[in-house]
Order: sequence, then C-alpha cells, then structure tokens
Amino acid sequence: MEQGAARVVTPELKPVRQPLRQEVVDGIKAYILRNKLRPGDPLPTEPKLCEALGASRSSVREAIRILTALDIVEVRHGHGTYVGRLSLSALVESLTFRGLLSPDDDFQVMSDLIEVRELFERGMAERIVTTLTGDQVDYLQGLVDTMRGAGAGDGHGFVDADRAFHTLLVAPLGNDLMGQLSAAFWDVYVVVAPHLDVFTHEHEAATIANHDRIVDAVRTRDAAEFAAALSEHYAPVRRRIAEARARR
Amino acid sequence: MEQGAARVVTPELKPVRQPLRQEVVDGIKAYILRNKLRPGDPLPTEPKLCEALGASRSSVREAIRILTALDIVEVRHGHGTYVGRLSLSALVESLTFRGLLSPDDDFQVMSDLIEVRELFERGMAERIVTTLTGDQVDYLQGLVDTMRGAGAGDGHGFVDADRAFHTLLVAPLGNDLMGQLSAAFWDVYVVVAPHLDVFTHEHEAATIANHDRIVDAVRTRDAAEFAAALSEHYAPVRRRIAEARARR
DNA sequence: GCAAATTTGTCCGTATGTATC
DNA sequence: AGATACATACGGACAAATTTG
Repeated sequence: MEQGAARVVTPELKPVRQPLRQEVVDGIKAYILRNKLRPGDPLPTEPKLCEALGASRSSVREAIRILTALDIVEVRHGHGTYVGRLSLSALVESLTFRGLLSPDDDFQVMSDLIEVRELFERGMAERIVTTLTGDQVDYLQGLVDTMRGAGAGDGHGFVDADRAFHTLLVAPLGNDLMGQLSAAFWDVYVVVAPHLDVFTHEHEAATIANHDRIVDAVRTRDAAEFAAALSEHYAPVRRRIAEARARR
Repeated sequence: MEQGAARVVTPELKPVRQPLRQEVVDGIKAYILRNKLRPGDPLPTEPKLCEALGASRSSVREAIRILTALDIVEVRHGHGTYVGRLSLSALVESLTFRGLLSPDDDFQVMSDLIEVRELFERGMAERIVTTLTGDQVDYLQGLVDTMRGAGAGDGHGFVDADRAFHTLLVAPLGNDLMGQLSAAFWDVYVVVAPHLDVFTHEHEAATIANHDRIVDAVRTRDAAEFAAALSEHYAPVRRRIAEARARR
C-alpha cells in the first residue's frame, strides 16, 4: 500500500522536516486566504481536503483539530467544516490553564491579569469619558441596576452584568482587540479565582457602589474622578488576591 | 468489534454530547494538574493514554494536537510527549491569521495592536523610569547601538534589537503577562505588516534617534519626557498604517 | 414521520520515520 | 550498528449527527 512512501510524491529539494499535518494546516489557511473566505463560510469536506492536499484523512483531521483550537476553523458534526470566528478563545484556554497550574507563586497570573485590565480602563480614561454617548451611559447604569437586582442568591446574573459592564466600557473606543482582551481576561479570572480561594464577590454592595461611582464619573465627563473610581474599584480585588496568596 | 459502543462504559447521568476527544483533552489537562507537572515534564505515551482514558489512538492524537496548538503539550517525534511551555503562541497564530484575512478594513487589527502596545508602555511610564536599574538602562542603550550597527542591509538584526528593546522596557515591571502580550503583538505586526504594504523600516535613522531619546528619558527618570518620546516614536508607525489604508 | 444521503466522529491494524541506548 | 521505544501516517470500516427528499 506504499503508505508512508506517499510523501515522495512532493518533489521538495529541502528535506521535509515539517510534519505533513503542518503542511495541511498551512494549506487550509492558504485556501481560506486565497478565496477570501469570511467567518462562517463553508470549507471543503474532509475527503475533498484529503484529495486536494494529498494527505490521509487522519492527517487532515489532526490539522483541522489544530485550526479548531485556534478558532480559525469551526466544525459541526454531521454538517460540515466552516471558517471560525477568529476569537481569542485560544488565549482564554491557554491562560486559564496557566492559572490553574499554579505551583506556588501563581497568583502572579491573576495579579498580572487584573493589572492589565485596570491599565486598559485607566489608560483610556479620557477617551472613555469623552466618547461614550448618553445612551451608552444609561445602558451602563442599567447593568449596575441588574447587578443590584441579582444581588444575594443569583451570582450568575451578577457576574454576567459585571462582565458586560467592563466590556461596554472599552467597546466604544473602536479598539476591538482591547475589548476582546479585556473580556478574555475576565473569563480567565472567573474560572481560575474560585480554584485559588479568591472570593470574587465578597462585598457585592461595595462593588455596586463603585460601579455607580464610575457611571457618574462618565456622565459628568470627569476623567480624574473616573480614574479615582477605578482605583477604588480594583483595590479590593488586588487585596483579595494578596490575601489568598498570604493564606498559602 | 462494537466500536462506537465502547462509550456506554462511562456511566454518565447527563448525555455525553461532548466528543470523546474533548474528554481526552480534559483528561490530559486533569492529569497534568493532578500531578502538578511543570513545563518539560514527561507525559504518558500514546498507548498509555489510550488505556488510561479509554479512547483510541485517533482520539488521543487529536486531543494532543489540540493541546499542542495551545502550547499546553509539546511533542518530540520519536521521543515522547511533554508538558508545553504555556506560552502565548496560540494568540500569535490566531491574531496573525486575523490580520492576514483582512477583507477591506483590516488595518484595524494592526492599528489596534500598536495602540495597545503604546498603552502598555505609556501607562507604565512612571513605573518604568523608577524601576529600571542603571545596568538595565545600559543594556537598552546597547540594543540601540546594535540597531545603529545593523542599519542598512541587515534588517534582521535591526528588527531583533527593536523587539528586544521594547520587551526589556516592560520586563522589569514584574508583570510577565504584559511583557508576553507586548512581544506577541510585535511578532504579529512583523508578520502581517509586509503583507499589507506597511513599510516597517522606512526611516531607520529617525527610529534610532527616538530610541536614544527614550533611553535618555529613562536614565534621567523623567516620566513626562519618556511619555513624550514614546508618542513621537509611535506617531510615524500609526501614520504608516494610515497611509497604507489610504492606498486601498 | 421516515428513510436515504452526506458529513463528521471513532476505531482498528499496519507500516514508516525518528531518537535513544 | 543493532535494538528498542516512540510518534507519524496510511487505509478501511462502522457509528453518530444533520439535512433532505
């Protein structure tokens, strides 16, 4: 059946140090770029890819798995293969695992995470308070009210509203990357924090009050007050991480 | 051989909608966490993983491919599988492809990238000028001299020194995540920019002069001057991106 | 609603390339 | 150099999910 010998077909001068599946990965990438496909567009079926790229189904499938992990490709069982959403899901996966694998000092990951998030919002203070429209500020206020309503038992709604609040804070700046990074860091924090005995919602009342203060600062276009409110908001988060670290 | 029927072995109350390979992914992750393995530590061989997780080679291999894409697992052909370095390589891959898939307006990706990098360095201005030691400043100066020496022909050395310069600028802050993100963005920029007709090294002399100015600002612990030098450094980069966008 | 067709998911057996001792 | 252990790759078969007639 001349199985492994099939690769002699490619007349490469340089020895093919690259695994075949990597060539398939590059081939699928090139196909998407060449045809200028968009997220959601269909890709050829596995047999078609096998023929087009000269690889067995196993190799093609492994390549698809790699591209799926990077959200470059999306697969629907029994339906087909499509161009992925190109999200930052791989970053979330990677960072989450790094946070969970904390050996001794890995509260550093969480600390770094929060610091970058705060840097985003504080560094963009002027642009945030000048850019956000009245409607957007109203929507932020609505999210804070949602947090107030969720309150005691329903931690889920509280967390979701909190995430949406900080996402919409940076979204109007027009920097999609920053918004997606901020959201990604939040997702990592939510997953990792409970495993490290970092209590995320110890003082919900104080958190809500701080969010109110942030909204007011945006409404009055007061960048300095906005930055001050952010500091007060992030301080207890940093403190909780430090406390958890001290407990070990 | 009752192939697919083997999954009935797992007595799950909830219907197992998850693909088997995803269970294998989770199983390998759990194995690493349970045994508190570190990057470089060996993992069981494929046959061992098959037996331990109750899956075929195909499923185990596909799971390994996913974990390899996330740099959670690293494979050395003919040697074995090991815990990966948990780098941000997946972010680089993902963002690079997003940048290359630019449909019409995707200079936005590059613009966002540069903006975040500048935010890192400007937002950390005070800490950078107060934290860096004399030796570190000398090393930065050495990198600028390297850029000066690389100059005309050798773009490679120039680019490497430039990358090292900005990496070491934020490295001493103790926020590994920020440093890795900054480096990752740089890698994406270097790969994507040439494909978009963004000339990265148009005025090397001006770039070198700006780096000199940045070093001087750090040496004199002048945060304001440091921020001003950064603005002047990033302005032409933004301009080049805007020009390339206009050309389309 | 059902059966067929399409497509991805999983399994097995085998052969080959690579690194180590 | 030979032997061993391991990952890489192939091909074929069957299972499961989805769409369509």
